[in-house]
Amino acid sequence: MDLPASAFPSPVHDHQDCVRAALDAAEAKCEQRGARLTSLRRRVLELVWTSHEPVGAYALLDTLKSEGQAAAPPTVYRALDFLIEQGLVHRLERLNAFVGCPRPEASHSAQFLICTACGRAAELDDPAIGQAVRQGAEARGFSVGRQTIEVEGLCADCQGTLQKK
Amino acid sequence: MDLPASAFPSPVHDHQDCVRAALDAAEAKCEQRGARLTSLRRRVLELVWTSHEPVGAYALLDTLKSEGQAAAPPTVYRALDFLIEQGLVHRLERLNAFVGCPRPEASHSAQFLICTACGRAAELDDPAIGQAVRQGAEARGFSVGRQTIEVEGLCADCQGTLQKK
DNA sequence: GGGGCGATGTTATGTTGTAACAACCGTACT
DNA sequence: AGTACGGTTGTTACAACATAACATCGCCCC
Repeated sequence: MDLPASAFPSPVHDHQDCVRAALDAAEAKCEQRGARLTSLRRRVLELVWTSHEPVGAYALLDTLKSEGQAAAPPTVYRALDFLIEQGLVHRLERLNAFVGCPRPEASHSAQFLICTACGRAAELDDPAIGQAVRQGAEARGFSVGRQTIEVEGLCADCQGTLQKK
Repeated sequence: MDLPASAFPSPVHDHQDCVRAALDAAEAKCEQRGARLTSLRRRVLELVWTSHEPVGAYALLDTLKSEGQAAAPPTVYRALDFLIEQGLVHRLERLNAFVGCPRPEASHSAQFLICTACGRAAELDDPAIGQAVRQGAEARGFSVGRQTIEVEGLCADCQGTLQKK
């Protein structure tokens, strides 16, 4: 077996593959769950997947408006709420921004790595982390619900770039 | 040695002790660091310590204004920035709110437990958690900087209360 | 074809946070 | 005392993020 060298995609990856995979997975998951991935919701998901950088709600809104879509803040927030509900998008609390989930099939409580140099965010799905949090909390009698784990730092690519300078 | 049964204080603790201890520790730490704990900053810290529930910046602002203090948003945010800088206050990203640090002496990258029933937040200073995060991230070549770890759930007291019903 | 329901449109407003510049205040140096 | 300086606070204006409330649309089912 091979561990991923990085949670971040290669700088030269074919991002269209990411987008296609995400949309296909979304279609499948919504159908399976009986949820309606309308064209608006689908379009918002696609826009979130424009890159691996988390995107703000108002940036999405501007794009929608520039495409002639009737849109106001609730338009975007409702679509995002739906996508989060379905596990297709995550919200990054530190950034007030949203990022596509690369593995919507698996239900998970994810952790996020946020590169402060390139702005990208990657999802870490490390059971050991969730487990450590759960143990620490429960040892103090705390019953764990939702976990928010966001780590700022430098991705492997940016460490290399900065060193070369 | 005894582990703390809970990261949360007893519902019947003498909160004035918390406040006094926090202010004393703040005085000491600022003096040691050559930072100026002015009366405004001290007052904001005291207000943050009004309870163990995280408090929003605009709630602090309202209180200051009600006391006749000339105050606008920057008044509060600047004081909070200072207190955070000195490690006397933490910001909870999920809540956009602020809470006093109970152990400002030790430099730490803390984790927070947030009780969704009573609204209180408690600090967990569990090296194993930070270590697990660091390991998971570094195994993927990510260089870890600041960690944000916030866990929602039920504190021991609220679990008891809810069960009794 | 009418009722019901979920999705979207629309208007207005609430909440959180910051930029930019002016005024103040103590301290050190002259 | 005078004054130059840096850090703190006051003040105004605005930016960024998010939601409440109600109207309208469109589809499915009967």
